[in-house]
Amino acid sequence: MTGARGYHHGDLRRVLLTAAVVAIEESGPAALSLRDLARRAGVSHAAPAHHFGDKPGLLTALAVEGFDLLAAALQTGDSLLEMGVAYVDFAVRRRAHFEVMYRPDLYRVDAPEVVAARGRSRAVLRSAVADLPPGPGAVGGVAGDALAAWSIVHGFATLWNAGALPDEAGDDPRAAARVVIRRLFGSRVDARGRAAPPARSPRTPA
Amino acid sequence: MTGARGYHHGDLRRVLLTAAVVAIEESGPAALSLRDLARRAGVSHAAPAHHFGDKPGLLTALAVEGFDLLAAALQTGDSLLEMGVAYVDFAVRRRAHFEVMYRPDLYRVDAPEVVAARGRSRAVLRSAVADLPPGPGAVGGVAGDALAAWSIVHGFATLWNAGALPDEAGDDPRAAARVVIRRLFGSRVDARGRAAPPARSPRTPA
DNA sequence: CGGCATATCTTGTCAATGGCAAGATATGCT
DNA sequence: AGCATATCTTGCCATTGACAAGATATGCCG
Repeated sequence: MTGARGYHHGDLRRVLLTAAVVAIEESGPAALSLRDLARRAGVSHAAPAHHFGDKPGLLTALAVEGFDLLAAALQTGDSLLEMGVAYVDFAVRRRAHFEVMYRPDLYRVDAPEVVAARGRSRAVLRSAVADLPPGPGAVGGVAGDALAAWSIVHGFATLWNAGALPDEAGDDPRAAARVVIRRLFGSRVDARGRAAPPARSPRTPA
Repeated sequence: MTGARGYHHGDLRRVLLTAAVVAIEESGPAALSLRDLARRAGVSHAAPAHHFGDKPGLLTALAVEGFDLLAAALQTGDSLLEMGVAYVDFAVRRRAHFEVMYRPDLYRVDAPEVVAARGRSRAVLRSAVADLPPGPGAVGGVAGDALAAWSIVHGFATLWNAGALPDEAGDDPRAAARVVIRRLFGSRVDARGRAAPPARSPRTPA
């Protein structure tokens, strides 16, 4: 672990991953080139292969990191509303990770590390929705609430990142997300659900 | 316009576009290869370039077609609920088009034909939302309603296509979408808005 | 300290791709 | 008939992903 640039780079794996984030933010995941990453890191064109095997391998590592970062980001919001805002905020600020995570044709979605990390982030969302006081039109129960919440927040984030939203949406994704989420859940969503009701939530997220 | 396979193919442009749809459905838009399309169409590897210039050019044409198909599909539903279901249905059945449409790094989003076609599909959604009876928690007015509706429907469709939804979502995207949409708008959404109120909607989409 | 197994990185190579240029062939217009 | 143009082909080059073989550093064990 020298960190210097001898024959052994020191922390090439990490350097390549952050270089990938930069490159994806510049030109999207489709245009990602392993050789370009190697150039940015100052190593030979075949060095990345040792750490990640191939391109899907690198993006798999990036997706795993993304799901873990997402789980951590979601933990910070204590109400479902704030958790939704955190989801959108994650998608916008860690755009490269987010774009890869939901593009199954780019990496190995079934890799065990991916399944585990995705499960972790999903558990966080689930526990927050489970603590939500039941609303009037609760057709599908908790699963329906979770699906609706996830959908609206994911859709908003995706459309925002794609630049598909008209100008009226403003330039603050967090504020705009807040309005949209409140429209789904009304004021139910402001309750600090995850702490207030003593019973109802059997799963504490690890 | 012979349709036969002489030197002139007859309808190569259309053949290439549908071949692209097939290829994208098989392996995703990232793996799309112009040369592979040419092979499928039985022409030389440089033939596609004449019709579309380059790869982004081909995907631009596909996106335009997609936005027009989407606008047409949305017209069929007469309530906002059914329009949302139609959106999801479009995303699932015309998956290749849909995946390209919201991937700005793959094609020329600012091409005038794209802007026009996207505007057409957006107008259809807008007119339906405008006719919706105002609900209780209407914070942002019509624009907020439209944003929320579009977000939830787009997010659901995207997650469905990405295979990100857990099994509880079932195997019928239309039914699951219906549940989710109703959770956003309640019973307001069942009103046959676009026909009932005589005023309010000045734009008849072409 | 010496020596070997291993991890890490490099160099060299190959097939496939996107894109360009130049040429061949069909079509339409007058 | 004859020319302009649209359509398609062949040939070429730089870049890329992937693999193989070799070079160099690191750790381990005596």
